[in-house]
Amino acid sequence: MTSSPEVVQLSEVRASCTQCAWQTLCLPASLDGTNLERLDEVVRKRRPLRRGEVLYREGLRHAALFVVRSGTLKTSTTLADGDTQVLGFHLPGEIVGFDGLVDEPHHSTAEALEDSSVCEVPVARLAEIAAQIPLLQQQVYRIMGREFSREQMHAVMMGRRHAMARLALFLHGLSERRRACNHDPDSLHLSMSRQDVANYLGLVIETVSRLFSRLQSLGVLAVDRRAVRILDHAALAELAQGEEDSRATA
Amino acid sequence: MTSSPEVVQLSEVRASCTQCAWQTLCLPASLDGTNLERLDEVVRKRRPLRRGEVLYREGLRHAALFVVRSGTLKTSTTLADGDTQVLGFHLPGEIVGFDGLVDEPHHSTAEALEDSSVCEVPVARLAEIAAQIPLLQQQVYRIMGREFSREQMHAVMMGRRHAMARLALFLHGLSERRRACNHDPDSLHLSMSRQDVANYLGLVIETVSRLFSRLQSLGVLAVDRRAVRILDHAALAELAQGEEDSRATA
DNA sequence: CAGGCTTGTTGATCCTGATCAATGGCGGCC
DNA sequence: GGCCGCCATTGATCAGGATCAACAAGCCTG
Repeated sequence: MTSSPEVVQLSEVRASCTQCAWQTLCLPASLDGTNLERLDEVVRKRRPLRRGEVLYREGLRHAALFVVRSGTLKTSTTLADGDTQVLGFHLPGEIVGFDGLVDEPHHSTAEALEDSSVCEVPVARLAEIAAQIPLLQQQVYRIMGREFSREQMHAVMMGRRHAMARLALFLHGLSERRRACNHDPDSLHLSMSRQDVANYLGLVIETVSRLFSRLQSLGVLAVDRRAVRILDHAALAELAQGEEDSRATA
Repeated sequence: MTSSPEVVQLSEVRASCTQCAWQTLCLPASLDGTNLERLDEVVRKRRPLRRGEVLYREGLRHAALFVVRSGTLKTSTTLADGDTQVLGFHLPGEIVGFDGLVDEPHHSTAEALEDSSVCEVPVARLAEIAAQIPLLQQQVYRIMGREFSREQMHAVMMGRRHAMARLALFLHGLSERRRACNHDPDSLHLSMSRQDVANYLGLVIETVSRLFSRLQSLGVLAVDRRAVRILDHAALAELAQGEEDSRATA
């Protein structure tokens, strides 16, 4: 639509960064037309994934970032004792692959929880053009810094929050992420099992189940299997804060 | 000692990347002489910090990375409820400042726990020369990826490990970091208070105190205030694993 | 040196969430 | 359609760590 009409055509349109719905969240943010096209060249587009399919696997080298375009991904790792630990869930517009940057093997496995599609951005080629486009370089740093901070906050949540606050925060976060995608923030379809949710939150499946029941009886949620409707955002947000009285310890 | 003897002189020697003890851990890893000197130019050297002095503060913009050269830093953030949360402790050779990259304000505050010194690396200038030195660019990505994974693992630890495993892992980690600096890995001098340790581990000070006592009575540690001697590394490592019998859940 | 203050240790009790156990609901397969 | 197996829910009990409380040991100040 800007300078090169020949690449903006047909279904290819949906595969181009210049037309992508996640532009503002993703790498292209703050790039102008010409630079966007240069980024576009290095992005391998529209890789479709079936439910259960693995995008990259722990221990393997695959220096690329992946932008989720549709669906949901789950990242997980294997702990020393052999248990699996869920590290995160990744919705459209979000980026995975920050471990495994450059040479080092991935510490995590990324798997599709439902039929999904991703854009693949090989790190080597990204680095090449980022070296030529300072704004892109900045954006890469910014995104990495943001993800780093997000993980820090997740660690804090895991260490200090009670079970209810963790689940409330999780649901609230999902809702906000849906809002960011211009979807209805009140209705969530959890593409992950209760087991995955529990594992992610450092809880046990029974606890998660009880919490869902409690939230329903409190009138905060309407729960039907994996379909969740948020009835009272304010209450959910309050529960997410820990809602214990304000005798802060400093 | 390599190519330019004129910059390798006097006290300046100790301030140069080419001579720095942390070279292999830090940004310069894998750079050769000429490129090292170019990096050297952008690094503001040897900023001394008094105990309690703040390096950067939450909410302020200051796009720079800092390499700890001596001493110990503590990073922390303020939670929604006003409480302070310790995010990490940073020993010589380690890097802080990954939040607050580029424009965005810092999410955390970095403070010296004892008299320390750091090298400051302005991100804008780092980006400039990284754009010209692919190996440096790679190293920046590698370090960021490593820090990201480290935070992920910390989050997992906070969510799944019992109090004893957390403390054992913390002490074991400190020991390993001392080993990496060619210091005695058996003798630790904790420059942080019990309160800081407890806060960092998502525990309460009484619990940490009890755990220290228990470790001492088990013959794993000899504790005298903040001086800790590790007597049984194997036992500490086992406690860090959770040492609950191996009925893994998968 | 005394006194107060901060930091750390130890004890008693309570509560959250894990564990153990049983049941319900739904989908796939023969 | 009936059976089996997985996923989720619910109940009963237990234990790890928080909370409340008292006390000891340094450290700074006057």
